[in-house]
Amino acid sequence: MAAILQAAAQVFSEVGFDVATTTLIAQRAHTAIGSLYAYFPNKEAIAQRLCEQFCDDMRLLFEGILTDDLVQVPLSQVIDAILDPLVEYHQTHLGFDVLWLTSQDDPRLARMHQELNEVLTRKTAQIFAKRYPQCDAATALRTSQICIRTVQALFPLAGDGPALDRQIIVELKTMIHAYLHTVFGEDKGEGR
Amino acid sequence: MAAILQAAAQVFSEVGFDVATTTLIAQRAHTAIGSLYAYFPNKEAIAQRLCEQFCDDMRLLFEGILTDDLVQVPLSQVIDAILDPLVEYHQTHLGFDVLWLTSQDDPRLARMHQELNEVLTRKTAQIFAKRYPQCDAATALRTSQICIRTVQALFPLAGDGPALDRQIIVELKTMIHAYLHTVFGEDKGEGR
Amino acid sequence: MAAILQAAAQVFSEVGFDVATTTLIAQRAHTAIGSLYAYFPNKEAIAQRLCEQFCDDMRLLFEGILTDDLVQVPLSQVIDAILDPLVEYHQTHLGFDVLWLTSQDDPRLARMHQELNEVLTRKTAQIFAKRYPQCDAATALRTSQICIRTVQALFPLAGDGPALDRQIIVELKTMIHAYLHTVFGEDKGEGR
Amino acid sequence: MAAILQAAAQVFSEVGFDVATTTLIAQRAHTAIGSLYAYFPNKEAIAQRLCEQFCDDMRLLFEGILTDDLVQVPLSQVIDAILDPLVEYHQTHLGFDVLWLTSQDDPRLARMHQELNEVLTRKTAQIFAKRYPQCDAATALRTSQICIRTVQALFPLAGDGPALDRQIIVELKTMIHAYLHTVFGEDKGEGR
DNA sequence: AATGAATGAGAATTCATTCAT
DNA sequence: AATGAATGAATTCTCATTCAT
Repeated sequence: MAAILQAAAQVFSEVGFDVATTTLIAQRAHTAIGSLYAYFPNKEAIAQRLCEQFCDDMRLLFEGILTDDLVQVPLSQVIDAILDPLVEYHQTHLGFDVLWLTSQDDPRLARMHQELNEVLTRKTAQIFAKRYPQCDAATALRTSQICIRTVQALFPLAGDGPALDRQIIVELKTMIHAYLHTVFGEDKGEGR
Repeated sequence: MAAILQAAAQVFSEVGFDVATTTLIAQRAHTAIGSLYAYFPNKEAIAQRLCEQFCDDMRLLFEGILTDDLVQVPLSQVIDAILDPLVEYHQTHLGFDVLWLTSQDDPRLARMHQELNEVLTRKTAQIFAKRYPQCDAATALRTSQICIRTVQALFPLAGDGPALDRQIIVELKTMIHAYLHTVFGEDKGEGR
Repeated sequence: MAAILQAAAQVFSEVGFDVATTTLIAQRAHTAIGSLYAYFPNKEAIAQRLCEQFCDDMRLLFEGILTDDLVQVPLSQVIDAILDPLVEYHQTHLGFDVLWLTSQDDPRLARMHQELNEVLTRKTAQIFAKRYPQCDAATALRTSQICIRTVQALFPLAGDGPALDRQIIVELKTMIHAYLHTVFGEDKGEGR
Repeated sequence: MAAILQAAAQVFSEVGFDVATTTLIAQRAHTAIGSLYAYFPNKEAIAQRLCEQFCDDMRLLFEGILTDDLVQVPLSQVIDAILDPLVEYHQTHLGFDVLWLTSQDDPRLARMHQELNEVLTRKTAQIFAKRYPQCDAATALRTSQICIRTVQALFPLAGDGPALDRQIIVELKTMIHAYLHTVFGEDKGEGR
């Protein structure tokens, strides 16, 4: 049930996965605890489902980005093309990215985390590989890993919803741009 | 007792603060649970002590860095001067930085986390302010916040101890260098 | 749940509030420990509830006693009017008066105890004030405090339920009668 | 060690037997916990010893009372002869009577309590038997039991040490006098 | 299908007691 | 003999999960 996922996302983002109780999630979703367990076998499964949702959304989001244009436009446009939808998603799907942005240390969530990062990393690596054909696959992967991780780290600094601090996003883009420029050399387009 | 702190650091890094149990920590430290509570009033206090240790060490570490030389040497040297000791510390004090590198979401650890980051951010901001006198305080602070956060995010990717992945550290330095170069403009020394 | 209160009353009366464990109470009530905590936030709350119950019952009991007749009937009838229902209650509500009759020293129960005694003392003082209008409020209060305390002390000697030792009750009445006769002087009716 | 007993008496009277910790008792006695256990096998034994002390003191105290004079003096003098030394003891041996005046509900202390009361009851019964030869042993015992219990109940109302409320003691004496007068009939001396 | 009372394993914490020094 | 660090059983309380209604 979508209401449960919504509530779980909210609760997880407020207090973290461990401290969150299934009872509280059920209450927020205006359901009985029994109904929650009718849809999900356990608390972990809720997080799992939330992650899958986020993964799917990310895949969809990147489908809209991965076009042939990316090869010729300036780097900053590529970065905007990736980050702007991500920021938009972060603002509109409050809490659905909690499991990506936090809870990295809980071993129960480790696998999911890895999966989330893998999806984003692989997609980004594809973009890099397409744009910079001379670069080998390992470099593309490593570079995107670094970038994704950086995005993951700086997003929470910007905050949530309408109160989002745009300045942080600007800095994030600056950093990614500067890094990629250094790694991949002179831009195809006209640079920054 | 140092054994308890060591064990706690280990356990925290393995399963996170919440999932960690005082019983497990005591077992790892080869002590009785009662002894743990003889030294620390509760689980939080263990984390607190670990943080203070790390804060103190960081203050000491930065004291060795903050010299007048920083103004004239190339940026890459400044970055090395900061990150190399940090990497060294990370390798030799296994686990003592767990609470900095993880557990960011637990409300009980929020204050400590903030303190850890503040120490590092302030020190770094001082360096920036010294090296780039034309830059205003707000910018120095924001920039160092961004950098510290990035370091914090990429460190775990490199791993621990002797198995540390130097390549990740190289990438991290590249990213920081590229970012600072962009933010603060042409380098005093000869750049990278 | 009434079963828990019953069980708690029983356990409290057997081993005292401190030594009583919530686990034992739950077992006696044939419930899971979790259910006990579903109804009561902690052990103290169980005692609290037991006290309130007893207070309410006492207020009800005294409502049936406080009539205008009390002024003219002999003292022994007044004493009977008060003590007989109390004895009856003690026999039929096994354990509900434990917290009045024991556990006077635990600081966690001090407030409740005080409340129980205050209810009984105030009600008794009202009766005295009505019957002996010439006596000042302070004396009425002190005298009833003394009487209530004496009742409280001698009740446990008489025991519980059907095995109750009526002789002790007789002695108790004798003592109270003799004391009041001395304090308030010649009886309105014809005395004992 | 007397210091330990003193400290235990103090601590027991402050927080009760259960809540009292052996560590606190040792600290109050300015000894190490190990030394406490060198003198006493366990916490209960401390209470036991305290009780014995009190019993012995009571026996001594009653030895000074039980004289042939008791037969001929007025009842009020008998009561004074018993209660005045008891009040004096209560004031000067702070805490040594806690185990008599409280903790009646703990089963671990029940036996001791009984013993304390028995000593006092037996001694008092002896006095009654001597003074009122026509009264049978059972009545003497029951009456003294009632009296002792009443004393036990009203003593705590009067408080401790120099702040002791003499008025309560007066009321106590009044009650006991009135009761005994009723039970044993016209006084040998000239009454109150 | 929905409900929520009941369950009990497991976590934090305390403190009587021991025993190596 | 004196010490007090170390021990771990016992206690309170929480919360994921189940299942009768």
